[in-house]
Amino acid sequence: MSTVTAMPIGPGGTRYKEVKEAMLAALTEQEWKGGEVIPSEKKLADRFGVSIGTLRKAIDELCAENILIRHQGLGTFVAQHRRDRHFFRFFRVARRDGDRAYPVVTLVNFKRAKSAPAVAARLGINDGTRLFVFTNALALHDKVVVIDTVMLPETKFPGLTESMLRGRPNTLYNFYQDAFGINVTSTDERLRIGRASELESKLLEIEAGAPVLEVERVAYSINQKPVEYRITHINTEEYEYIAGTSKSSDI
Amino acid sequence: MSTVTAMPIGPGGTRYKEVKEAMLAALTEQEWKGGEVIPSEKKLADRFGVSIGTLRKAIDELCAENILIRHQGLGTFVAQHRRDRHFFRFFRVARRDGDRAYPVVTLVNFKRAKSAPAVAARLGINDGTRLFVFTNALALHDKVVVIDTVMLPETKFPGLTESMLRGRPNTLYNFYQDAFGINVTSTDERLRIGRASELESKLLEIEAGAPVLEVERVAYSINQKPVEYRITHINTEEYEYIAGTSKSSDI
DNA sequence: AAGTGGTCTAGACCACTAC
DNA sequence: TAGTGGTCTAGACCACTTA
Repeated sequence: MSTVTAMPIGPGGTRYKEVKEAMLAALTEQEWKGGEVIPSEKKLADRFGVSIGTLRKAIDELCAENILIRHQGLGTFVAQHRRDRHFFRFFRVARRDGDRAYPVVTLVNFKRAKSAPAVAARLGINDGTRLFVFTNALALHDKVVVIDTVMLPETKFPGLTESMLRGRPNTLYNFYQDAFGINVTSTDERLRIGRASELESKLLEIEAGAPVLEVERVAYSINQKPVEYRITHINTEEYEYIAGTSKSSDI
Repeated sequence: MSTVTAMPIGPGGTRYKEVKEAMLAALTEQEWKGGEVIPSEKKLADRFGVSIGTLRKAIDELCAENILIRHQGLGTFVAQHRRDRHFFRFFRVARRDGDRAYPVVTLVNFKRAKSAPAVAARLGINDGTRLFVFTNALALHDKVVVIDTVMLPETKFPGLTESMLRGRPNTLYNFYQDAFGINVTSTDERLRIGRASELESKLLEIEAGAPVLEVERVAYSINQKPVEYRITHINTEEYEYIAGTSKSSDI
């Protein structure tokens, strides 16, 4: 019977969760784009009809999920994939001595194909859906160590061309963000022993069929929809994959 | 100069960080032990001379780091390693179809040894420091798939014996907690291609020298001190290692 | 100096759990 | 019913950034 609160709590839970959902909606509708500053906490609190404390709790969670980034004195920004920030959150390969270098990427293949059942299942699409498929060779310290084979549903990346991939100035996920409004926020990865293909063996300078560390990745966008499927093969003679449970999400 | 606040903010930062540090100290001194309930928020706020809101912010962070666990209506508890909870936070092996089973553990070796330089460096101890070294074979769905070789500094685990390891009722990290007051809260892992040893090849039913997924783990306790070094070898013919960036820490 | 996010407060009320 | 944590408020003051 209380009539104290300005607005009743809607279906599904609490006020700050509602605010969070409303902000996620604004982000998916690209009202606020990657790298942009969002309105101040005061303005957002007014807009959603809640106190600053409640509004802050919603932003707290979005920051914890690496969707927003706060900057004291500056404002709150939509997280942007940049080579100099957040890059190593998704690139987990380092030299055995711990040195983490930026890879030099070379596109070695670009084609269209129809989705195999296993890939379609992971991407939540129908078998045979058309995909862009491309392969990148990643060099660390002037030596090719990683081969990425990336598969993207054509419907989510309309108009993607080989030259766009060659010309991109920043990271691949930055490119998804700027060119297609797709914000990769989390990944699911599975690791196992794989075997180098003929092409990979040449690029990695190992024998064909030699064991490599295989990483199967599905990348998810802001609304938890799968947007990318990727198979990575790593030569771990001098490099390794870094995992582990940490409290703060990045490195 | 303001004389409003009850206590000046000490060196190093903010009130809630101070409260958090004080609580971490109480935890390392085992004032509150694994599985126990800690005092109510009201009592802790009085004890530390802060408001409930500030006290809650300290607990928020400790919960985010999986050190405490809140239970509405019940209280706040010191996180405990249990077979039925938090186990898969550290055990990352699953069948390829996604099925995650509890391993059946068999101790196959127990000995003492002196630390090699590489291990000592990881554990932050001197070369040649005495270690307990033991090997476990882990079976999933009635088949040995994982071999763990665990190294523990004798000084941190005084009085550890083979029979204690055989008799433990719960998980290994639960055992560290109950028997030695060591709370493992995070791990650092590095993955690469390894080769099965003679012993491993027999247990895993593969050829000696066959490629296996090698995981090098350092486990850290509540105060970020390394407490365990471990090499894991996984047969990934039917199983795989699960990684990835997720927002919520557990699975 | 103006505007931003960061900290902290003191309290009301709600939701859950145990007895 | 009593006690716990969970949500929410309305505001003060601090620290940082830009101009």
